[in-house]
Amino acid sequence: MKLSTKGRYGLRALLDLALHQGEGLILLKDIARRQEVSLPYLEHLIAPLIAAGLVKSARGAHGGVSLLKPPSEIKLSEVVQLLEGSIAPVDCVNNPMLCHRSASCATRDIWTEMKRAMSQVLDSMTLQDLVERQRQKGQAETEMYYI
Amino acid sequence: MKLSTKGRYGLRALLDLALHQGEGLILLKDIARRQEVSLPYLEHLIAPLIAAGLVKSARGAHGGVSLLKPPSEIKLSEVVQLLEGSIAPVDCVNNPMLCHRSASCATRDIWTEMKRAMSQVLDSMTLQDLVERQRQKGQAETEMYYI
DNA sequence: TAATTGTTGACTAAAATAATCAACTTGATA
DNA sequence: TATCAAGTTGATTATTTTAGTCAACAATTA
Repeated sequence: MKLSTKGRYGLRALLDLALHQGEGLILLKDIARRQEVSLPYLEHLIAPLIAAGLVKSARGAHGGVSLLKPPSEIKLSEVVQLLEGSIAPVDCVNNPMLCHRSASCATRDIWTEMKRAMSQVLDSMTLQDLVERQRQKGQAETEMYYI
Repeated sequence: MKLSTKGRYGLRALLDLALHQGEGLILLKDIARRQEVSLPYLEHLIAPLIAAGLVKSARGAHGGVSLLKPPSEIKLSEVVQLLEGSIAPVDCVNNPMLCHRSASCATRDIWTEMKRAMSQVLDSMTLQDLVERQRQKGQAETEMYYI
């Protein structure tokens, strides 16, 4: 029941991008440095986000990436779905045909309920919420230096 | 974000055991057949449940396994924890020291919230709930034959 | 055209998963 | 007490997934 690095690093990369919104194109290299992810790997993490239209990219000198939609319109459920695929703990939750026991399987109901609970969390949060949360933490961190 | 077969088969095995409660010792072989899991694999799935005191076992002829606690006192969260380990989507949720970014990481808050939502589902359900749910399904299934 | 930046696909090492197999221990019973 | 029927444990293995790296390529700008 663990998230892979795609989901973890990918969401962090997207948050990084959202935090630098309005600064034009952001270099993948800079995101990689700030988020402590290797550049070649980050490229693979960003790819599905570009393909899905969440992020736009420009090659060449002065190229980079930036958000294509406002953070308030990007639900975390969408991001996790893109990076990790379905959040369902078991495949039969999405596709009952995968197992002939599905119709009469009580445990499947549990996994379905778990998926619902997880989706509720991720559906109710946007990238904007994450940005605000991060800014608060950043603020708190800065204040620490004065103690 | 997938459950492994340990969690899936293991919970099914325990439900099977609960459904046959009061029938004395149940053969692993029978559970394996009913749940369509290989016997050698099932043995490994049952082991942690025995070690944790949820299941008692008897070797030798007329041996077998049975529940040691009433199903109503076995929370699904406990079962999943035993079979799969922590349900936390990321290890840093349980142990912030694993990553030096923990204190200032907003995404970690998301994963913490997800863990809470998942735990709530599994904490609020017992094996008894699962038994009742299964009996209803079994009932519905039986009725089908008369149509 | 040279430098910079993102894109893509091939490849690989390491780890986790999902088992199987075999040797062993225990308990019941003939 | 010999034997058989269980469960127990540890070693081993094949497969899949994960987490990357590397290199060739494409596009853009100065």
